[in-house]
Amino acid sequence: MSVILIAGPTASGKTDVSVTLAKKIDAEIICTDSMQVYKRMNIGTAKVTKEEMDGIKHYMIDKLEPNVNCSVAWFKDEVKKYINDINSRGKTAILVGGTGFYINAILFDTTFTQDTNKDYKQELTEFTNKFGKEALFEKLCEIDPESAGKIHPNNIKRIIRAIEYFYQNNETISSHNTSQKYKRLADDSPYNYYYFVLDMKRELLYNRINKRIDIMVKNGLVDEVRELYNDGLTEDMASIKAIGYKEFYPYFRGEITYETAIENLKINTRRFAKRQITWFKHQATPIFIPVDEYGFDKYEISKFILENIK
RNA sequence: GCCUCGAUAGCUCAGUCGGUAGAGCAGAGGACUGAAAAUCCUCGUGUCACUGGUUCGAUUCCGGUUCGAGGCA
Repeated sequence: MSVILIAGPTASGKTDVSVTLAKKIDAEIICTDSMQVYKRMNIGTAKVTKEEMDGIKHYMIDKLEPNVNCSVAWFKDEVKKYINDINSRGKTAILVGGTGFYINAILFDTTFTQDTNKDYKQELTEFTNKFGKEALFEKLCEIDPESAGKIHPNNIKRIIRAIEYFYQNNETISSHNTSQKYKRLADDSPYNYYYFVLDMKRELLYNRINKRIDIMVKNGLVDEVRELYNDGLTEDMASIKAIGYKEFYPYFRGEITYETAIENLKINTRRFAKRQITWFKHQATPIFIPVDEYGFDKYEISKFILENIK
C-alpha cells in the first residue's frame, strides 16, 4: 500500500498543491489535521472549501463536534481505514496536513493500548493543584526515574501522562516510547510512503500568515468564533485551543481589545509554524520542497512530487 | 524665534555617582508517541542620534548640530 504525504507549516499552500496532484493521478485526499476534524470550525482552520476540493474526495474533515475531544489513537485508526478503502479501490491516498504528531502515528503505526483513564488524570490534576507540581514530579521520580530524567519538571501534562501510563500498564512510558520511536528510526512502516514538506524562507511564510489572517477576518472569522462562544464551548476543550479561536475569547469577555486579539492570533500562528518546522526537521525524514523557488506554482510543485515518487 | 524635555536592542523603556550596557515584548533554536493548532525547555540581539571639549578613559559631564514631543510668543 502506498501513500503520498504533503505536509508543511500552516499557510504553506498544502491545499492547492494536494488537489492539483490528486487530479493528476486520480487520488483521494485524507486530511491529517487535528483541528479540521471539527465541525463548525471552517474559516479559522483554513479548511478546504467545496470549490477548492474541485471534485476530489476529502476525508477526515468535519468528523467531530467541537465539544468532543479528538485523540491521536482514534485519528490513526480512522485514517488507516480510509487508506485501506482508497487503496482497495485502486486509488492512491494523499495525506495532507500539518499535524506531525498524527502523521508519525499513522506512518509508523504507533501502538496504543487501552483507553486513557480520564478519571485518574483528573485525580492527578487535582493532586497538582493541591500539592504543587514539585510533588507531582516527585511521584514520577519514584515510579519511573527514567522518564523523570527526560521530562522537564514544569511539563505537567507529560508528567501526568507518564504516571497514568505506568498506573495502567505497569510498564514505564519511556520504554514504550523508545520502542515506538524505534519504528521511525528503522523506517518500519506498513506503507510504502512518499513524504514531502512544503518549505520556504521564513520571512515569506510569515508574510503569508499575516495576510491570510487578515483575509480570514474579512471572511467572518470573528462571527464564526462568536457562535462557538455563545454556544457555551469553553477554552478547556481541545477544539477551542485552536489558534484562531482561543485568541478571541478574552476579547469577547472584554479583557483585551480587538486589535490585541488579532495581533495575538498572528503571533501564535507564527510560533505554531515554527514548531511545525522543527517537527518536520527532526521528527521526520521528508523531502523538503522549496516552494518559493518554484514561484509557488502548484503545477511545478506537483511535477516535482511526481518526479520523486517513481 | 525662545524655553523645557527626550534620542539606548526590531518595539516600549530602564540604567551607567565616568571603566562601552539590561528588562518586557517581538524574534531565534530545541524537545515531543493517547490534550499536539496542545504542552514544555534554552538563547541573544547594540556605532547607547551626530559632532567637538574636559578626562588615562565619555553612552554617562559640558558645548554645538539634527530629529521628535510639549510650552511660551
